Amino acid sequence: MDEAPKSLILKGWKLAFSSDSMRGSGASSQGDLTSSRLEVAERRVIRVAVPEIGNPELPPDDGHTWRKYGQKRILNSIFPRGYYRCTHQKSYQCPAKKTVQRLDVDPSILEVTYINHHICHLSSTAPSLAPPPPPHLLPSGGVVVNHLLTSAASNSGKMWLPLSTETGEGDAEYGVVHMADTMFNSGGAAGTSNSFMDLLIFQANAKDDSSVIRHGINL
DNA sequence: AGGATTTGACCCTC
DNA sequence: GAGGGTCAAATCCT
Repeated sequence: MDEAPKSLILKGWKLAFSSDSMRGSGASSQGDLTSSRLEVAERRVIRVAVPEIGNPELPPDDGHTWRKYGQKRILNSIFPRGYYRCTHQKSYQCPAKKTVQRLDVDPSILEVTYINHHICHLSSTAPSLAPPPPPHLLPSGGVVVNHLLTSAASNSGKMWLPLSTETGEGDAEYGVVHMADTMFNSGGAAGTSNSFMDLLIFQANAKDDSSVIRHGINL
């Protein structure tokens, strides 16, 4: 980690990628998930600032639909970890999973761990399509996108939606982590080697923005 | 009625 | 034995 994490700045969110496993969270001792259940799990960690609006426990929309299959309290962690798998796991054998957990050291941040890639959107019959991110969203040192995300308050609609579409641009349809996930799934097509990327997503409109940024650097 | 979520139990690895 | 991950029945919601 001899270089600062690549970062994106979306209006309302900052992103930084990480390929590290289980850093900064309570999970550590058995965190490398090499169990037979997870097989050759490829893991990527994303940290997301919890929304000020809506349910802070809800993970951001990443362009895919997830089904929660478990939740568990983790040792040394105040907050439980939620376990999600792709809705299309059955239909398309999609191996993608993710876990969502709030950091006990900073409850304002959710740590989302993606496990395996989606294959459902690779299928021509798959209903969930993940289009590539717009070129100007690529991590070229920091970009600004004109939209915010907020969590739908609906009990069932656990999806983060663009809040501000003031420009009416097409990319307002992109969820922040949707973009991140797309970049992950594109295998570094984002223009940067995905080996040492760090993704942090922070809510830039938080009043304590500077401290949020500091978190992004230090974590 | 069908699908998603919740939650406790079970399984596996260390 | 401890801890994390998954299963599956019950429940809730649309």
